[in-house]
Amino acid sequence: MAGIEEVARLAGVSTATVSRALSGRGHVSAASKSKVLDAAAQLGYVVSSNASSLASGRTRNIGVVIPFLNRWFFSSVLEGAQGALLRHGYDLTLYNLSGDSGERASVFEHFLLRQRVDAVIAVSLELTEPEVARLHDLGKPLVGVGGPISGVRTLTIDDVAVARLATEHLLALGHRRIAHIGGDLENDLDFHLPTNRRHGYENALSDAGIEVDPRLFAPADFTIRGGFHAAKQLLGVPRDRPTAIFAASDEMAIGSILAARELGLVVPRDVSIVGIDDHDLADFFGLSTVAQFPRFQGEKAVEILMEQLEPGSDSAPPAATPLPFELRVRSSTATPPPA
Amino acid sequence: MAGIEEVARLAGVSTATVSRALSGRGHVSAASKSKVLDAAAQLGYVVSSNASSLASGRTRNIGVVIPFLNRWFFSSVLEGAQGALLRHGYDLTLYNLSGDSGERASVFEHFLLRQRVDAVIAVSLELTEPEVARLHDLGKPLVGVGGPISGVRTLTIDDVAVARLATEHLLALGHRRIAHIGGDLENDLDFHLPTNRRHGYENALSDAGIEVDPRLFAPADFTIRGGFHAAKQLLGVPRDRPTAIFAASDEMAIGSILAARELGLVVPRDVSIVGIDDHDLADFFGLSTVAQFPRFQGEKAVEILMEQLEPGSDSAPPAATPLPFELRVRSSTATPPPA
DNA sequence: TTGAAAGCGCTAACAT
DNA sequence: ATGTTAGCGCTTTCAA
Repeated sequence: MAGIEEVARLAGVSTATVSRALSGRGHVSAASKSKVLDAAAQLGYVVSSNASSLASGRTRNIGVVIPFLNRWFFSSVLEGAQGALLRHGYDLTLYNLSGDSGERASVFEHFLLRQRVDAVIAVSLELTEPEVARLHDLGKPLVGVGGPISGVRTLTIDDVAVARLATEHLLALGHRRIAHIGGDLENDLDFHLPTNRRHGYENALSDAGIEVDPRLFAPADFTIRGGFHAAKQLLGVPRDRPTAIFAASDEMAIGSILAARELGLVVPRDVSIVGIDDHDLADFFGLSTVAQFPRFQGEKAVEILMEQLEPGSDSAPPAATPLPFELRVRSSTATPPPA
Repeated sequence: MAGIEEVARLAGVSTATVSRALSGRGHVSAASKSKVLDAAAQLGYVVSSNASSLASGRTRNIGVVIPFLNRWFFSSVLEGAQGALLRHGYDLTLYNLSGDSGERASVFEHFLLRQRVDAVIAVSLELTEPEVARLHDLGKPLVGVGGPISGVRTLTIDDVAVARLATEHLLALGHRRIAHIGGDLENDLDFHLPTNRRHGYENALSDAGIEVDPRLFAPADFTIRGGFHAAKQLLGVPRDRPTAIFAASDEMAIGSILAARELGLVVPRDVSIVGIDDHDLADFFGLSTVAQFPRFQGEKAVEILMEQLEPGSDSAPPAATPLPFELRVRSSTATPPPA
């Protein structure tokens, strides 16, 4: 491993100039810069991040705290963030909080404090007041994705609007008995998300002059299996079966499709089903859904941090653009069967 | 942020003693140690990883290079590795190589060289000779998971044996016409894995005195969709339909189950289906499968590295124990229909 | 067992 | 625009 000194010697300049040329801070003549670049390339020089961080206080490393790795939304956000960081020359250090509360504590009391990261992205995590405060005291920027954190810049789709859109799609097709599979409250990772989606659903019904029937709600855990069981309940009733189901996630919607099939119902002829996400499998199952773009959310979180960490870089302005979502109509929704 | 000096002052010892007491290297009297621990706790002292790394050359950080984040096997390995590392006080820095070859180059030429990691775990990646050499030159231990890397300690299940086991399960039930859905060769991430599984399948058939019929092989891409289409081909033939399918992954097996259903076939009455993985969804679909334990593989990779990085720690001996796998019989396999 | 002090390799004032 | 140099906050010899 060649050091900065060797590069300086080979380029015939001082180490300070090498540092400046390589990091882009401060002015360096084009001539020196190219000499430095050549020398560095020739020696295969790569800056020692530790020495650099120690001297500068910047690590070029972002911590991502995330509760799941094996769920579509989360891995997509992570993928988006990782890609964006790589492009900016940043590393991503991963903290997967798998429920264990001791783990969570040690991450916040220890790992995040050892000056290894410049900023933190928290995915679908309701950070506590002290957790936020701790990061704030350290001067570490923090941005949330997909879960509201009080006092912190957070990227979330408008869950009420998304749910309303999905429900209105069904209403527009003529459905009146629309069931909803939402979150169960034990699933309190992010209490607001299922609640907001339920509100969107209820608002859409109310606006259409339809009374909300609590028997048409079934809770589940956002998995295929959960959606399957919930839909069995909803669709198995002998009379007044709903003609449509709006599930708060694509996985639950897919579970519902499978449940419908098992009950001998043809989707969408007998029952229409719509989800939220545009999961990888949605297309395969012909699922109509409201797409959100978690990858993009991860990228966006990075852009926001870059704005704060490297002001004056080329990143786009952090205008408070709402996150996009989009109805994707496939073959799981149609007009209801004639009464 | 309290520094080591403040801790030293409060504890009434030198910074050297604080360092020793906290890191556990070198001898410290019990008395000093407890004074140091108290002082550190009281001040909320956390060592600066940069300063520590710079001085010691150890980072307590492991790089994980992985091609996918959104697939069950990969996210499970990652989860296992992350958990194990956390327990050892290590951070995990993630490098997700999403196919882009420039990305891969920059990770190996740059990111991994900036002294930010003590070792590297490569998941299902065929590292090239120079890539391995580069890490080797830096003295960074490297361990592979799930893909053979020449000259590197690698954790992989015995794919031949696993496939043989799955196939023998079907044979034992009385099946004779057993189809196989394996990898397509474009899917060359890890060329050996599908090949080995195919060999295991073929070996089992041969040993049972059954001729391998190439028409009973269908390639797919390890996804549900891919398995679905492959199974449609296999099961849609008008005569001599196979009575069983062995799919090289659970996702493809699940696709096969869905395909069978669409063709009006009842699983396992009309066709038996077995996979490999014990994917999260296997249980839901009643899929018989050979379980591998990717989480465990991730943990194990960490243990091996710890052994090298912190000799004499408490880790288990790195005996060359083969990775476990296990047949899980559920409801997707049964005796074949009477001819 | 402990302390003093010399770095680890780089960055950022400051000076020129 | 460039060089000089004093740290960044620890760890680790070395000596006591």
